[in-house]
Amino acid sequence: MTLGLQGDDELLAQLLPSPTTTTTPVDHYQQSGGTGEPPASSCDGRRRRPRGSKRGRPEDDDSKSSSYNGEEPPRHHSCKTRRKKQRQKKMSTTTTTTTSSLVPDFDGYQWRKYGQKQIEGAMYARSYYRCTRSAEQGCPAKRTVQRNDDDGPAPKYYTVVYMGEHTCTANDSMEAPVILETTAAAVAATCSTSKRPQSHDDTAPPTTSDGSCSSTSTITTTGIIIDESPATSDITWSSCGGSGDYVVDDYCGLFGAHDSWALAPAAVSSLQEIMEDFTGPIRSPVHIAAADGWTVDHQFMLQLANEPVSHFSF
DNA sequence: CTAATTTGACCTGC
DNA sequence: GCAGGTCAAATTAG
Repeated sequence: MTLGLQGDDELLAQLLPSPTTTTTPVDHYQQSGGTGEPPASSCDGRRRRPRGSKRGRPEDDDSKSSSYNGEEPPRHHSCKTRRKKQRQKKMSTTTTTTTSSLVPDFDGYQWRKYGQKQIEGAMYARSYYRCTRSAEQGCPAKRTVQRNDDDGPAPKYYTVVYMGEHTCTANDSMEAPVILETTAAAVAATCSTSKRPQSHDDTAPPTTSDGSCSSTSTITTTGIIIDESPATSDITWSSCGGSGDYVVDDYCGLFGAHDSWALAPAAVSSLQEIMEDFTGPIRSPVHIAAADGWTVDHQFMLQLANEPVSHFSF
């Protein structure tokens, strides 16, 4: 299980400039029970791929014309109507947040991809995600991630659209709201090289534990704990070096590397000493919940900088 | 073995 | 009819 140890890309993404939040109608219908579980079969007229068949194989296409000929489950009008009403109800209340970002991966929540679609006129496919707690807690939050068309080979910008708000709670100690896994060394490496793992299709950005700061990480530690809405932030972010990546200002200040991590040798080395005590992820050492925004745990950061942190329980 | 991702089929609104 | 969104079996990853 990966818990909150996603790369910090998504976090960064959320905090990049000018997200726009709107409350607009969104085609977002509540699934049965609002849990993300499959709808009752009686409401599902969808033809299913025969069990055992390979997905996406052309030879399976005969199912389109023959496998279900005359056998297609009857549509249940009442169910369709119900769905329609559910959609319409949702459409009036869903909040959407749109951001454009280099790093859409890490926003403090865990997302599960449930679909990908090539969008008409778009160079790259759009990926669809829902909150991993949608099943457990009925969290309605979803997001779509689509790489922008016009970016060149170097910076890859993604348009991330968030739909709905998180109703889930990270009350499990194993799943602190956000754990940024990073290291001074790793950050330095990341910021200087801008190396990021690439998804195979280049449209779904890397999403989890091996986020942007992991490529050359040698020590593991944790810095930021964030809570609540990924859409708003009172954290200020700074460009880190020339890579186009961003780091939180406080982080830079703490480590003495505002413009480039590579220029913070003293602070970084002292922190490395501290960090070498870490052998695993920090779960939730000090967590300051934010009422309506993200919170950088300054206290924890200071403790990181000033004293050994081995007393934290992981 | 379990969880996450992939991807073609299907649904729905326009 | 088309395009976008979602489902879910198959596949892959951990």
